[in-house]
Amino acid sequence: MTEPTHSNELAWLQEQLRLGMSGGRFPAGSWLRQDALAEQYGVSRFVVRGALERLAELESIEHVPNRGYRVRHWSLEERRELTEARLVIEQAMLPLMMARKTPTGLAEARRALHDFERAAESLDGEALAMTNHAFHRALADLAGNAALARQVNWLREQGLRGAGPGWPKAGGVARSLAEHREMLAALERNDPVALQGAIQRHLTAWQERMPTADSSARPTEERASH
Amino acid sequence: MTEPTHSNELAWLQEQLRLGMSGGRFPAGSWLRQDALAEQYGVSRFVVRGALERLAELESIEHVPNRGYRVRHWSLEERRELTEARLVIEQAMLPLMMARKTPTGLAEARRALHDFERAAESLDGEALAMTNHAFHRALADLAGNAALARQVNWLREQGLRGAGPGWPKAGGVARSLAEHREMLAALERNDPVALQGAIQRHLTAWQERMPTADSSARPTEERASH
DNA sequence: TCATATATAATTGGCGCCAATCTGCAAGGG
DNA sequence: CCCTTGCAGATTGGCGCCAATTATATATGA
Repeated sequence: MTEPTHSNELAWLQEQLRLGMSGGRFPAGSWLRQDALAEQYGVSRFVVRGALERLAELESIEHVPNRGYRVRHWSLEERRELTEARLVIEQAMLPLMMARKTPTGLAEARRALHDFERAAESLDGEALAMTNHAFHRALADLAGNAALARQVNWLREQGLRGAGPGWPKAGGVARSLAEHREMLAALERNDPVALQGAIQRHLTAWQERMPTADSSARPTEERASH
Repeated sequence: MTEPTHSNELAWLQEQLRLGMSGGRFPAGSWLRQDALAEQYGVSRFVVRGALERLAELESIEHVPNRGYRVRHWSLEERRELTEARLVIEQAMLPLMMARKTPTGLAEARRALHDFERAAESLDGEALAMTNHAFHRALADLAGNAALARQVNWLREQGLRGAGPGWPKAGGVARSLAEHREMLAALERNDPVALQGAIQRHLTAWQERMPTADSSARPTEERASH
């Protein structure tokens, strides 16, 4: 499982777990057992505990006192709030993006878009999650404010994680790809209105097939299994 | 030093350290030695490490591999970014606050304001920091979005921590108090414009006596001491 | 057959220990 | 007198161990 090799094992493992959760390897509600992770990733249980502690601080996972750590489950209401928060912040930082965007920054975004296109063909959950985040991160960086970028990045990661078992939701990827192209094009031709619309549609896409039925959520419910 | 008594020692210690940093007991750049903290707060070094790890994830402190953890130092540029981020987000969530504010929520804010008034007389750094944060937290809760509140709370805590050695900056407290009253009043009489102005002034107050000279920053510079 | 009580296994929680690393100081050489 | 080198003290890093707690399986009785 790709040995650590990095100097900082803790940060490396944390990133692996993050990817694993985004990619569907660790579904919401599943327990993260320390021994298993230690052996699986070739690190000591001490390192595992540190990484879990840090992820718990970010509320990606929750800590149940004598049970362990498990991937946090986001309710419908919480996901609505995350989406709303992203909408509020991203719309508000839109003027900053328009005013401060640089050629090199746009080039980064284009490159990230290409990476996402390539990952879209493979339909690999982790690759999709990673390149998708990279694209949005590149976009957020255009506003030239690291603090703002950090906030919006966190919101996106939490929100997407709760969006379902994994990415490859049929035509969802194709749609996302189209919207990404739309956003980048709007940025390049200096069209704030189009960008605003594209962001709005991109963020609220998941809600369309929601209120009708909860068909997208798989029936697994490992809580209260007694 | 007020024994733990809580069931979760780690969370308790983390809050203590947070308060200590906000209140000036642990200035920016100072090292947080593990066994010193363990003895001082009556917990094991294991708990201390966990708390430090979590604070490091929040970027309140930084971890230097074989040196330890130290209170993070915020540069002028980073503080500018934090302030800008707060401005962007708080202005953007202003409509939400106006639309969703409830009588009970406003009552909470009033109560928090009273607590801050009381702390303002004592000039105790930690009490000031705590009640100030409580007031702003109550305000942020009026928007009815926990995710947004979380983001803005984090930005405020980081920004204030870098604002200087401590709170009691002469008339700064009196001015803050007046601005708090102004914000609450604007909210109660449904005046978005006044609220926007009050927030703007409140957040940018520290910059006024900045560009002239760096007199507010004490001359301590423990970095690059070789 | 079902509910309850008991024993067993699995997992986490916490702590002490020792090695690795860094800092500061002192001794030696130019 | 100053720079370099080596040494001692202090601090962190990592790990194994064992107790505490919980879940699972088994046995017992109505």
